[in-house]
Amino acid sequence: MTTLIDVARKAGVSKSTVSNVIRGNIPVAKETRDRVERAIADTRYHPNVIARSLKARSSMAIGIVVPDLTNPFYAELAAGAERAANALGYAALITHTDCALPTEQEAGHAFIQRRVDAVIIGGISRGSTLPAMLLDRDIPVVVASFGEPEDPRLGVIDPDDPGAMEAIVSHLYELGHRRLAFVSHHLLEQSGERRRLGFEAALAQRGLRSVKLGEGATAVAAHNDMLAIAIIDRLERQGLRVPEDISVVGYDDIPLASHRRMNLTTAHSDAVEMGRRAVQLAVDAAREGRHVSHREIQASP
Amino acid sequence: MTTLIDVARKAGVSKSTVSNVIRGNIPVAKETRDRVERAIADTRYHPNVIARSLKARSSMAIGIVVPDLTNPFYAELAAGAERAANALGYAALITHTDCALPTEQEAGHAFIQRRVDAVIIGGISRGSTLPAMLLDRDIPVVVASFGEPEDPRLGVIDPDDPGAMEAIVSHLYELGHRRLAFVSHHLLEQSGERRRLGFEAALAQRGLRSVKLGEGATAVAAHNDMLAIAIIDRLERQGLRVPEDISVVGYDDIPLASHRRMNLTTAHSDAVEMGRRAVQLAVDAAREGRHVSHREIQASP
DNA sequence: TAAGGCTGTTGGAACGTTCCAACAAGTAGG
DNA sequence: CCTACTTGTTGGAACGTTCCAACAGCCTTA
Repeated sequence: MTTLIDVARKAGVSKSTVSNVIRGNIPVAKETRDRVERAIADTRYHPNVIARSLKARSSMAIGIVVPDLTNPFYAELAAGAERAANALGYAALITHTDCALPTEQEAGHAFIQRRVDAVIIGGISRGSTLPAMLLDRDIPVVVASFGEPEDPRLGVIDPDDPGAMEAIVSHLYELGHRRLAFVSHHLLEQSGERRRLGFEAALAQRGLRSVKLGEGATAVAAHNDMLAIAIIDRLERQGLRVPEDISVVGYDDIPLASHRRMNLTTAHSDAVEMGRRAVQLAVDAAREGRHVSHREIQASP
Repeated sequence: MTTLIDVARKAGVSKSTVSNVIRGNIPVAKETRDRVERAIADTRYHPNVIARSLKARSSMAIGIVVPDLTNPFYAELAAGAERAANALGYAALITHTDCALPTEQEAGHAFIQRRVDAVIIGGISRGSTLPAMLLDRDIPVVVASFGEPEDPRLGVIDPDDPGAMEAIVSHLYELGHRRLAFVSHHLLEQSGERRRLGFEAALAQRGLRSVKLGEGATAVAAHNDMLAIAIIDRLERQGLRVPEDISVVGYDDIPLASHRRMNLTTAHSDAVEMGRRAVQLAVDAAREGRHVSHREIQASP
């Protein structure tokens, strides 16, 4: 692979001059510049980002952690974040963890060793040490869907869970449902509890309390769309009709929710936009050498 | 961030000794080793992979390109590849391209500049220059689902498209269908054509020819499951009943295909395993400093 | 003409590792 | 006692950049 020095030799100038041409912030005589540019094209030179990173002490990479890439919500979040990162010149190191603590820690170590400039967390297990280990090394972190951050250094992009849950409960209530259940993810994500709390608060406002799925619930609110879809499958296999016998509503508004065969009632949250926004906050913080320390609610209309 | 030299100073040894302790291939006296290890723990030292990469001329990173992260097939492929890469100590730089040529080229440039050790391509646009630009720089490339490679340096992991298409046509034929259509992705992927050819070959064997969707087809084979699901949605919105009026079959066997509301007939292909296997081939080649030059068929049982 | 100001260009140090050649200190064999 | 060998340890060069201080010309201007 050709280096800056190869180009310099070919163009008959010093390596500094080639560097100046490439970076463009120090003026170079037109004639010299042309010669260097020709040499760059001839040798198909591409700057070595690794060497640049070492010198600049910035990897120009950000880490992205999601529990599960095959869940459309997280896939969209990752896609939005990845696209935004690339647009800003950052590479995206994407990892999925299945919400397993050891995997989360390995991901954290990998990020630290690779000196990523920032990390976006789409979801982690309850009690994960991942945010702390990154923050303690002064790596800015933004989490999506996390609730009140226990660490003020954390950046947070939250969907409006209480508002969404209120809307969902209101919708079901008006359809006449009085026995409502909430089902969360079996992997204990941090965000599960928050949605449940919003759900129960909305019920309480109507003088109701949540029931278990098996205890004659006439409607189920699921933690997210994928879970709702899985619940529909299970209920129907048990011989129940959805929504005639029991209603199921989701959360996330993944594209599949509007499919005619699913026709799932759901609360909207724009995962792509959340990913994009998370990267923007994280990169801004990284450039200014500070933590994000900022919380933002994504409205769910 | 602490460096090797900080650790050395703290432990009262030279940087070489610390390096020897970390790498473990040069013997270090037990007592010295303990002292160094304590210093490493005390300073929370994590080796700088960027510096290591520069010296070793290996980024320990692989690039992964897929058209669309929100398509479960590609999400699984990427997830399988990412998991395998991490297990081998490689970071995964994941990019989605929407099969847009400029995006593909940008991804290629990013990979070259970051000196990735290998690239896995899940799908690219027809006539893409991406494989060539990587191969010409001696970066090993494995493509999934590509057909006969026009470049012998390419590694290929193919699902058994002809076999799968034969099975699909056979299934539909036995159900009595005689007017069959094939619908491919609107983004012209390389693999689209191959599935269509397999489909038409299987038809020809039965003395049939493919018809268009609008020309009274009684069954449609889609290029993949997500497309099949979208087609079902469209047909049903047009007032047709699936499968009573028209049958739709998919390809990929994504988890959703077995959902009771979809109950999609599909040909199985194990995307996770394809991703895993692709990484294994690519990393082997990278370590031996050669191209993959190997084609492998993933049976679809 | 000497001093000063521009405009381009350059060598060298630094970033944080790895690895080789060299060396120090001790042990064993003659 | 000298040589040879073993075991640990070490300084320094290299990887490919960036960036600073220095410098070489050349043009003004007093």
